[in-house]
Parts: sequence; structure tokens; C-alpha cells
Amino acid sequence: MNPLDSLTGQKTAQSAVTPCTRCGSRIAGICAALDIAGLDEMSHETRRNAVQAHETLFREGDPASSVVMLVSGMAKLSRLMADGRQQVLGFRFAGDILGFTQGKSHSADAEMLTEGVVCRMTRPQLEGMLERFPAAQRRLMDLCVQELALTQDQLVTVGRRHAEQRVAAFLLSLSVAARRRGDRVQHLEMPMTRAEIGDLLGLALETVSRAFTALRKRGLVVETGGHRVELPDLEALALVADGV
Amino acid sequence: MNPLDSLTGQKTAQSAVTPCTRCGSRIAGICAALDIAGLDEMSHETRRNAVQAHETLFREGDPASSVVMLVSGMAKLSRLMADGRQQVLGFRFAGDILGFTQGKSHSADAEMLTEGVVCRMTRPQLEGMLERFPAAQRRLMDLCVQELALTQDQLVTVGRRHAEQRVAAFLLSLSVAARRRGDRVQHLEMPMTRAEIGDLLGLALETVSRAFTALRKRGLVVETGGHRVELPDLEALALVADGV
DNA sequence: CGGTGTCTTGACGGTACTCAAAATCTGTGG
DNA sequence: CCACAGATTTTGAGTACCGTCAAGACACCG
Repeated sequence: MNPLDSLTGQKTAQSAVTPCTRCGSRIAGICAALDIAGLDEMSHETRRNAVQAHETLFREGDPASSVVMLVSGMAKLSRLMADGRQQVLGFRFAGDILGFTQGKSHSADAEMLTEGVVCRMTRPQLEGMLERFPAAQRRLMDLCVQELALTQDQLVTVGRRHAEQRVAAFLLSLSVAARRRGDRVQHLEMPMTRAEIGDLLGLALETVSRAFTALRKRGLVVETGGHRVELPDLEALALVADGV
Repeated sequence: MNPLDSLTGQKTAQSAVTPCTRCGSRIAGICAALDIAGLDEMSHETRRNAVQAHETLFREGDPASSVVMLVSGMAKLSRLMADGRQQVLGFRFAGDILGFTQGKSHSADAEMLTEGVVCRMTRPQLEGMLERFPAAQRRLMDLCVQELALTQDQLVTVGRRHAEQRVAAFLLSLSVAARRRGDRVQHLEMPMTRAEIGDLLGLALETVSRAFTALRKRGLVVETGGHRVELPDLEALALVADGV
């Protein structure tokens, strides 16, 4: 599996799998675009950290002084409204980059769902690296375009699907993300709560629970405990998501 | 007004307003990052076209053989679901770039709402230009990040606001876009139909109509005919949008 | 001035939200 | 290993918001 596919979902021209010497991750994010010299330089500049579940990576409004590369684990991007309602913008996985913006401050909260490992790089370091390694800049742009496409998918789901369709679409998106990481697509890690799924899909947590119950009764979802889920029939699930 | 603010909403370092020699537009999109040589080169490579209202610029699935820069007029980005339901991903304005993706095909339909002018550039031309002018690549990335932020805003609106709040948020977003173009922020052009607004906000067109009626009765919206709208009190409208 | 498309308004029904309580799961400490 | 406390999930009942259907009003354009 080409690590470049981790976010793009498309085969890329580059085929050599060169793990980040510092991150040590198979799943290369931006690192994938670097040559040996770049990787070496990057390994001196980034800070690798283990992070716990529920740990906050940054908050909306924080100065965007660094970007975070998710090496392993799952994270949640969300925004808080004035009245306390929360909108989850998306879940992020190994290989994804969090907190990249040209603005002065972060536009969303980022919080770990599981324990994991992150690589942090300061903005000046990133800027310098992008100048020295045009391929990395190109790669970062691709990641950005992909994130845009994912967010647009999310918008279609929230805007134009019913509760059960939304949950089906959510499960499928988890499956697609797992494929990009090279994991099995029918046996998923699903560490998020019903409330978090509801905040992603624009539903109450009770509605999410009812939708899971309905899908379970139809045999489209099997919850095996320990935050693990099986999807025995992805095609049938896709039909549900599209309202057929 | 710095044309670089057209999408970013933030003041940028560059201050010289260098209109695209071919487009002739005050509102520079990517052109703003080019020097004289770059502008000259670009003027030879791009094709400038007048387009009519309701003209399709590209469709979902079309090969993404060129990107489109919107010089003047308003456009609509949308996706069609299997059952015919439509989700409008957003409205786009002068200075915006449409159809930029690293995939092989467009992921959404783009259609003009008004008559206008567009600049087309083929992918190979764009790729070549990005290599020769790193500043242009950087600029394109900024546009991409900004588009992502807008889509995220949209997601919050659709996921976590009630009908009237959504319409208020939509009007405010039109106002923000007008400010970026240097137009008056309280006297807006609003060429889209209730149905299109509904497809943007995840509402039925009748619900949009009822929300407009409610806002009109509260004096927050004045429709002056000819697809023009006045927003006498933006702050009050913002309070409505946030559900206060 | 008529025709067509858009908008408004009303009535009704359904989906999903809220409130509430019971059941299940998870992790911790004895 | 078991018991227990807290968190999460499930399920139920009632309600509210919004979608659907329908008809009439309005605006725009030839």
C-alpha cells in the first residue's frame, strides 16, 4: 500500500515508501514528498510526542503557531457555537495534518479520541521547509484539496440525508478512511461516542442510537464490543446511505 | 481595498494591486501573486470568456482538464445525489477559483447564477505556471485553505442551526463575501432562488420563504426588488444566526 | 397584457428533538 | 475476581419543527 494514498484515495506517481525518520510511521503525511535530505532535516526540526485519549491538541482561537501531524491514533476536529452546541467538522486519522491555516489562529478545536503519537512543527519551520522542498508544498496542497473534498461530502450528508442515511454514510466514511490507511475496511475501530457522532451528523445522540439499532437489526452493522464495529455488507450500506 | 482579501478576509502582506492584464479585473485571484513577467505569460495562456446566466461551467464527473477563475458574476457549486436531491456546496464570487482539484474529474457541478466573465486555464498550463512561479502556488494554497474554512462554516450552519438561524447566517455570509469584493455590505445582490438557498442550507424552499418572511417582519431584511436585498442591522442578524 | 416561473401562505403529517428512566458497558479498587 | 460507581447507550413517550402538498399571489419577460 502506497502511503501517499492515505488521504488522497488515489494512486500517486511516487512509489517509494520512505518513512519519516523521526515519526517512524509507515503512513507518511507530508513526509512522503521529501527526499533523504529533507527527511533528515525534518527529523531535526519536528518534535514527536505521545498523546493520551481526550487530550486537547489545540483550541479554536489559539495562535496557530504550529501544525500537527497525526502519526497514529484518531482525533476530532470541532467547533463550539456561542450557545454551547458543538459541530464536529470531522474525524482525522494517521497521516492527516491538523491545524494548517494561513490565519493567525486556529479555527477549530482538535482533540484526541484515542491515545496516539503526533509530530509538531512550528510555522516558521514549516514555512522554511516548504520553500526548500517544493514537492512538500505540492503535497500539502494535495492534502488540503482532499480535506476540502471530505468536508464537502460531509456537507451533502448533513444537508440532504435522513438520520439513518447519515449514520450509514458516516460508517462508510470510516471504512474509506480505514482503506486509505491500509487497514481492513470491514472491521473498524470506532472510539467516538454517540454524542460525538451526533455532533458530526447534526443529530441528537438518541437519534444516532436509534439509527444504529435499526442498522443492527438489518444486519448491516455488528458491534463486537471494545469500540469495534463490523460492516458485513458495504454495498447494502451504501444503498441505505443513498436512500435507495 | 486589497484584492488579495477577496477570499482570505484577512489583510495580506502584498499591497500592490496588479490587475491581470488579460482578465482586466481589479479582483485578482491567483494573479495577485504574479510579477510582471508572470502576468504577461499568463495573459498569453488563459482564455477569457463572457458567460451567460445559468450557463454550466463544468459538471461533476467531467475530466478536470482546466480550472476556471471567476472574473465577474456569481456562480453556484453543487452536487446531485442519486435520487435527484441537490446539495449546494456554496456560492462563489469574483476572484474565486473553481474546479481546482488534483483528481482526474470534477467533484461538483458549477453553474453561473448571473452573467459574468471567466478565465480558463488548462491543467498543464496551470501546473507549468505553478512550477515557474512559486508565489502563485502559495497563493493557490491560501485560496484552498480559505475555501475549506468557508465550507466548514457552512457545515456548522447546516448541522447545528434552526431554519431561521440558517437563513440569517446565509445572509451574513453574503455580506462578508461582498466586503471581500469591496462592495457595500448592506446592499446585496442576491440572484439565487429560494430553492437554491434551500439546497444550500438543507431546507425546503417553503421553509426558506417562511424564514425570509419572519426576518422581514422583524425589519432585519428589506427586499427591494430586482434580486436586491438590504440588511439594515447586521449585528441583530448575527444575534439571530447564533440563536441568542 | 398574458403566460410562466417564483414566491408566499395555509393545512397536515412525519421525522427527529427533548425529557426521562432503565439497561449496559467500562474502569477502578477492594 | 468481583463489586461498584460513573459514563454511555438504549428505549419510550410526548412534542416541535420542518417537509410535503396544494392553492393563490406576485414578478418578470416577451
